[in-house]
Amino acid sequence: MGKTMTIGKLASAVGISVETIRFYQRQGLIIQPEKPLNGFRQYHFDTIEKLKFIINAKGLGFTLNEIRSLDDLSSGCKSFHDLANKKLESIKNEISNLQSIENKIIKIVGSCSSDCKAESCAIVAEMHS
Amino acid sequence: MGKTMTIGKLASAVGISVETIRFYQRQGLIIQPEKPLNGFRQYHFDTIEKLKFIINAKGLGFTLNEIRSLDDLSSGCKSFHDLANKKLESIKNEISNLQSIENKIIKIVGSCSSDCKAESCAIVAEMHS
DNA sequence: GTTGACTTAGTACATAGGTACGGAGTCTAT
DNA sequence: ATAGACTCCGTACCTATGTACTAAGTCAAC
Repeated sequence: MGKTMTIGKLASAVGISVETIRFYQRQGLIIQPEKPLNGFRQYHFDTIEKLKFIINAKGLGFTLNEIRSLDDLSSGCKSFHDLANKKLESIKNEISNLQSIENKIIKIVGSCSSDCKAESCAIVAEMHS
Repeated sequence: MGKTMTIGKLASAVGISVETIRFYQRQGLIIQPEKPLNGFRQYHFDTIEKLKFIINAKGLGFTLNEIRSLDDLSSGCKSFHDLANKKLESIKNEISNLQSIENKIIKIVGSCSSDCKAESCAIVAEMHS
C-alpha cells in the first residue's frame, strides 16, 4: 500500500483546512479512514487526487451534491457529460438573467440625473410601479 | 389619514406572504405599526408602495441589506445611483466569471467523447490536475 | 518529562432570505 | 354563541458551505 498521512498533512497538501476535509467527510464526499489503535486516522495518498477533483469541480460551479453524484465517474464519463451539459444550461440561464438585470439597471440609472429630487425622480416612479 | 389594512390584506395586495412581511419588519425594511387596543395592527396604504419598491429592488439584484440602506431615497436619488453603479460592477464581474466557467466546461466537455473509459478520459485527467 | 503541535468528536455559529409551527387572542358571519 | 378565518408573538427550521470552539487524547522534540 502507498503513502499515508494525517488529516493535517492532507489539508496542507491540497490547500484547504482540516475542518473543510472533515466537513466533506460528513457530506459523504470522501471516506473517513478507519481509526487505528493510536487514534490518528491515516489518509491514503489518493485522497489528494480526490480532493483536487472536488476543488476543481467546485471551481466549475458544481455543488457538493452534484460532485457527490459523480462518485462513480471512474466507470466512464457519461454521467459527467450529462451533468456538465445541465450545468451549462443553468449557467447560460444565469448569465442571461444577469444581463437582463444589467440592462434594467442601466436603463433605470440613465432615466434620471444623479441629483434629482425624489418627487420628480424617474427611479422612484419606476421602482414603485 | 388614508386607508389602513391588516397584515393579511397587505400581503395579498403585494403578493407576498404574511410571514415575509413580518420578516421584513424584523429586518428593519418596513416599520411595524403601533399595536392598537384590539391587538390587530393596521398598515398604511403607503406600505404597499414601500413593499413594491422592495420587491422591485430585489428583482434588480439588490440584497435586503442594500435595500435597507436606501431608506433615505426620498431625500434624492444620489445614493441609489451610487449603489446601482456598484451593483452594475458586481453584476459585470459575475457575468464574466460565469462566462469563464462556461468556457472551461465547454472545453472540458469537448475534450473527450461521451462514452470514453475513465482511464483514458481527458476529463478525469484535467479535473485531477 | 514537559512543552507545543497535532488529532479526535461533537456541537454551535455564520450568511441570506425566508418558511413553518404552536398556542393564544380576536374578528366576522351565520 | 359558535365556527372558521385571521392575527400576534416567539421560536425553530431550511439550504449551502463551511468556520469556530471545547475538552480530551497523543505524538515528537528538547
